[in-house]
Amino acid sequence: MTNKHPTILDVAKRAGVSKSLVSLVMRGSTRVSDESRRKVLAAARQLGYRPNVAARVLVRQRSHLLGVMVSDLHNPFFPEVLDGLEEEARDSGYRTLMTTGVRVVERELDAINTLLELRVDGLVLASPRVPTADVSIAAESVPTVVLGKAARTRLADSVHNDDRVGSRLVVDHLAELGHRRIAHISSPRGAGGSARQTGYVRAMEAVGLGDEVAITPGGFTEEAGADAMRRILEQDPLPTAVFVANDIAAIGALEVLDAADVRVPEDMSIVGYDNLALSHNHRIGLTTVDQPRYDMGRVSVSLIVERLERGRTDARTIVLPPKLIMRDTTAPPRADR
Amino acid sequence: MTNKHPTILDVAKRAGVSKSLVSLVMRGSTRVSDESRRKVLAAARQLGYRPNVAARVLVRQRSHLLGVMVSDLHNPFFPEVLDGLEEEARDSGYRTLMTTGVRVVERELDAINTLLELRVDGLVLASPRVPTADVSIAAESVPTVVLGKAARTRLADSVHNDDRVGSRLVVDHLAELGHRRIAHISSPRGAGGSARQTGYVRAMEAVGLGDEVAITPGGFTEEAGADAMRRILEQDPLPTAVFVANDIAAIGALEVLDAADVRVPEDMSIVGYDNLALSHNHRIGLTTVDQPRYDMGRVSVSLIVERLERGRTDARTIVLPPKLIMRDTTAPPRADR
DNA sequence: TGTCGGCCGTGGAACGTTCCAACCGGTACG
DNA sequence: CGTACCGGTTGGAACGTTCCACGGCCGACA
Repeated sequence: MTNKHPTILDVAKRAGVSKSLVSLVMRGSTRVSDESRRKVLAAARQLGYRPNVAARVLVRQRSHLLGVMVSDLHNPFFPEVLDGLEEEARDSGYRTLMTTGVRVVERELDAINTLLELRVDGLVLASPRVPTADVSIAAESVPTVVLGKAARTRLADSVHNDDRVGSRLVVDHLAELGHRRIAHISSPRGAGGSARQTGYVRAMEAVGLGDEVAITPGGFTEEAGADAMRRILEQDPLPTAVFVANDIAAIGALEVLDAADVRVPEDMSIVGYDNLALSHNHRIGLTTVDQPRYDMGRVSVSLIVERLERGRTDARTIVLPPKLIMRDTTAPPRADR
Repeated sequence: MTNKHPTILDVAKRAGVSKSLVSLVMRGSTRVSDESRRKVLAAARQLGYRPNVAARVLVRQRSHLLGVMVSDLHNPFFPEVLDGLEEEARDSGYRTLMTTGVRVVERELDAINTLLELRVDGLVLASPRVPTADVSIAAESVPTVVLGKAARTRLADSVHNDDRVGSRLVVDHLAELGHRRIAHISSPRGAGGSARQTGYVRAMEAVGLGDEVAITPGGFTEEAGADAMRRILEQDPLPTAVFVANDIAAIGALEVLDAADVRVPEDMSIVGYDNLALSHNHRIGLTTVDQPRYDMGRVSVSLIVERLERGRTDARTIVLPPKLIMRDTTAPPRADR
């Protein structure tokens, strides 16, 4: 219907007061007589008045808006992160605005720019694929947090889980079950992939299995996981356990094993990373590593608020601990292996 | 770092021209000499100038921003819808801004308000849980589309799939396989739930199975689906096929069947609704009904653009056709049943 | 009675754009 | 030779807020 929006002046005229008084009432000031407040509120309601944020942002130089750019909404990793962001923002008196890059660098840049042009007070980049240089540019004009991976610039803060520790949890778990031939399907590219690989190698050495290290390059997709598993199946002897770089790839690997009649976990144990909703389905029951997604969201906002309201200027990196989730795809190796 | 943002005046001074000329250049006007354009662009780049959308929105009375309120980011139904929205908005020269209601009515209201106060040019409400009255209020100030369910107001447009037809596809498929005792786990509340139920009843009658109609009330959650299936298992004779109101609930039902050693599809066929990514996993392979999510997104934006740019004022409802996806949870009933 | 505060309320300036009317110098045309 | 027009450029007004300095009124106090 797009009627002309009523302004503070329309409300003022109707209530028979000045625009300044209306402004005071709208912002909930206490130094207004009850009588005036009543009149103003009534007039505003009758007219369907809604404050114009654009005008407000222009004059105060703060928007109290936080921008969140999410690289890929399809990844079930993000919703819970967003819950945390939302909650903490609310608690701190900010509102949240999201844009998405639909997995394309150029779009991500657009999405970030939209937010910046709106003059958000802070920016969260959730697993951005844009070059570090662009992150720096954004961080120069507004407090910025890179979430899900390390920001490789001293201008932005970062929040991510400790992939090395995550890998270590996995290897320890498998070694404790009695596995020795523990292979790894890696994802050299992709957020956290290389850290998980290094973590795997270190952990293997730490439990005295340095000689058993076996890395098959894969990726973060179902197809990549499946391909890698096919290559592993050509080996002899087979590993008794495989740690896959993330859950999606692990699902692909499971599919190959099913087709090849390799039983999980009897013949081979499988572990993923990320603890997607998919993974807890009883028909899958994937043992995996959980990242504290909700907390990652909350912490990101609190970092921004710290800069905004307590004037911090040095960059901080928050690394949160992952957690092993044991389910049905891991068990001791068979006695004859 | 939050440095003071440079303005159009800073750029003008640096380039030695007037602010008006800078504005012209920034908006890509052709009636500017190459020389001036060069100078202005250089100055803007050096200063890191970024236009202030708030100021722009204030003077033009259009933002070229479309607001999208998503009730629940956790529902894997939405990402693809958002892809469609994003794409069509881009093609039509708009940018997209999202907020979320984290499944709480009051938050949804906040989310909608945030968008409205920013003066978005149009609004998409994706499966909103807010009362119709609030939808109307929003629709009064800006073109509004309700996506995923019928808007029960003549002020807003709506876009959803044809749940009756979807149910009919399911029943026809099962009847063709030879099933007669086809039960339904419904979701009386929840978007589309009651339409699916009516569709089921009509379709059963249409194929001459009116006497076999059997409805067990459930819901749109895993738990609700599981509960309903437990109640069905107490019946004698058992139905040979069950049509569950959505995929999530169907997954819950499958879990109960697995635990009860009822084999799917040999002993019982199961069909869901929504075609979630979860459902195509090979270990689940759920037969289901697909909604054209991407198109639902695109169409929603085009409805808004129609009102904005071609001045349409009468409300429209677009109903898109669903599609049956056959997978592994349906088969002919066993001969002895 | 005069002065001082305190309480309410007010008008004007400012925020960073866009848009409009107008200007300027040069060229084409009658 | 005067006028009209054109490409390029300009300053000022306007958009809807917030903020600031100030004004009017009343009661208290000296």
